[in-house]
Amino acid sequence: MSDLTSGLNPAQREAVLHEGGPLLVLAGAGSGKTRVLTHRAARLIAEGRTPPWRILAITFTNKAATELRERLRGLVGPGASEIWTGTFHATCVRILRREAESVGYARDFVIYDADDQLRVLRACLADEEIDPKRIPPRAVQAAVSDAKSRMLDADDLLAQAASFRDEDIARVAKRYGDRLRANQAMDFDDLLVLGVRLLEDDPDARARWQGRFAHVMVDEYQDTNHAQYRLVRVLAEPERNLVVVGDDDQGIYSWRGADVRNILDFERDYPDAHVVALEQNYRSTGTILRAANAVVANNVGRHPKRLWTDRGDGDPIALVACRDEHEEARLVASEVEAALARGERLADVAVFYRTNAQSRAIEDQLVRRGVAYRVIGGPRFYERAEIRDLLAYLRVAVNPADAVSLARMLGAPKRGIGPTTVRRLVAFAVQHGLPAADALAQAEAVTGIGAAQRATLLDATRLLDELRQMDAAGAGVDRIIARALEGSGLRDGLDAEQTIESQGKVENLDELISVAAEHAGEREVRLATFLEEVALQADADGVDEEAGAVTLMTIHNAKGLEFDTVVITGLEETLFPHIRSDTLETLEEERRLFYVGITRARRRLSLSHAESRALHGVRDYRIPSRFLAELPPDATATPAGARAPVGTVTSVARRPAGRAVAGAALTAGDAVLHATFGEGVVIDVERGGELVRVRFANDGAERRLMAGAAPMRKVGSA
DNA sequence: ATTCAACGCTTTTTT
DNA sequence: AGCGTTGAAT
Repeated sequence: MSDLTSGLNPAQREAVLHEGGPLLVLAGAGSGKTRVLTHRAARLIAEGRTPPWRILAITFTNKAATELRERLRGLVGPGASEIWTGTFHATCVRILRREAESVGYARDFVIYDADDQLRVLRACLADEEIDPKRIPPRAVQAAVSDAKSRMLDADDLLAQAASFRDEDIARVAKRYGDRLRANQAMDFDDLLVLGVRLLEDDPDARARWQGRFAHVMVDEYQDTNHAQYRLVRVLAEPERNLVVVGDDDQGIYSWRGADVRNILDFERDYPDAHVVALEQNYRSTGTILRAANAVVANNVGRHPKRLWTDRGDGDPIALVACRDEHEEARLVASEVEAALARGERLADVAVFYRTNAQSRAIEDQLVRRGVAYRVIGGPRFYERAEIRDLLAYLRVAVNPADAVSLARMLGAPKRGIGPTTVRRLVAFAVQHGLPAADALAQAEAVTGIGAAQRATLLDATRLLDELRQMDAAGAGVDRIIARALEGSGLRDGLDAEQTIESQGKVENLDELISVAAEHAGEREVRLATFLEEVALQADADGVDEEAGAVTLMTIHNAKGLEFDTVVITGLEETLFPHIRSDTLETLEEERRLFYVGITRARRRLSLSHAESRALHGVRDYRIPSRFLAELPPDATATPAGARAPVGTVTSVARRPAGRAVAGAALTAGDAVLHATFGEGVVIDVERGGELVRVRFANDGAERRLMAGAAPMRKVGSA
């Protein structure tokens, strides 16, 4: 099977042929990392080094997992289905379902998403008698998630609390954890945390799973958080046949816990690690790559890397100033038309923006011109209220302890059961040590529940029993869902509303039945399995590649995609880089985001900014993004008839790049890291901190730098 | 229990 | 401008 390495470049081949032990693949944008992963797995199997089922390949999104699986199927054949491919969360669930008792859960635990979390948190805030205006549920949610991503629990949070507010948050977090456990529910972070705890603390389980996998591969390693890092580390032991693939320049999720140090420190964690850099790019023109390289070179503390291509330079990058967001939208439309004139399809064109709110003006214009488009990142199918209402019935049928879903199903449709009644039921259940839903059947024993309500509750119990019996009897999931839709009165309630919205909801619910029918048709799917797949796969809308439409999305959503023509809009100070990204670290993340956006383009890239823009109902004047000034001047051009962003670009670029580098923060003796010159020591501070003299270790030279503007970070104190 | 109007916030998002 | 949450009214 030597053809598994034919057609690979030397670096790719090196990674594919790597014998064993830890391997770090620094894969620049468009450098064929998926190719490396798939060919490596195929080669290990083909050479009989490992059976397919002893390979574990972990990704971040279902989309990436699916792509990996499909490409493996093409390379390995039917055996590919035995390779464990999945997201971090899916991998943990597969393990936890088999080991649930070891972490104190029943096998049929449910998975709570962000919405469920907030419901629980609101109740916890009430328990602690904390005004949700003082501490919003979202704040606790963020704190809890952040803690869990670092493998900390509520007790750690309390121990670390630096204020009364922190202590309150920690107490709420504690209650939240208790409630989840009582409901037999795990949130997304719990899947990772409990997975890690199981493997780290339970020697038997550890031995089982470490023995299970001979090779572990991780995609997008730069996006891993600490919990994921620990999971990978423990699973890779003892053989440590671990391949991690990633690009530190594409780390754009630090705000949700991703820790770029995981990839930067890989060689420290695994001193015997082999490192391969994939720098040859097979996607973009030379000009686009030159721009991308130049922009990201302004960042400090990265693995040095330079994308190159043996293809031509291609067109210059178009730089256009627009009067306002409407003119910008017209520019987008004309770029689309130009792309069509070049022979591209609508699906080959994408429009990126920093914030979702920017799509509106563009959509308006595209509608007006009759250009088909799709917006990625709207409300997702499984997150729609009506879908969740219906799923709540199924969730309670599977797991009667799920009090959150019980409250939800009793409230939809409206039939005289409100929060008060639900609270009484749950209290009754807790008092008698019953799962929450079992209180329904004993409604007559619960004080304060009237006759009409009791009848309603008994109806609900009967429906739940019926659903359970159907499931046990092997009825298709679609039939069970259809029964829930009718039996609950949800459909009748919506039909009675007679509005456009209610009709849409009914259509969505019918769509859910169709989705379930597909599941049921493929194989025997139990309700619990279906619910789990739904919980871990939020993107049922399925981005079909062949859609004849222009794609509109945030740059975050664009990661991993590529298009012939890309327009990045809104290159303005306070928007991109975003005003909230005001530290050196977050500013660098904005720059990486820009880098990700640039490198999505295969052939043509246009960048636009508006001179005035209405945001939150207020129109104000805007300054071109400093990032525009970081592009090599000879890589850009402004098309005839268009205007170039002018005036302040250069001066903006020279503004202090975040407070972290403010001159006052540096004193003689401080250690600094510079993007170009590397590590150095501050010799002297001049002009009240505006200028610093730094001696650099690399060449021993002394340089005088603008403290506020130099791409430089303090890494140590005098 | 339900409904409707006023208030307030507003980056990025997966699982 | 637009949405989600809260609080008062029915």
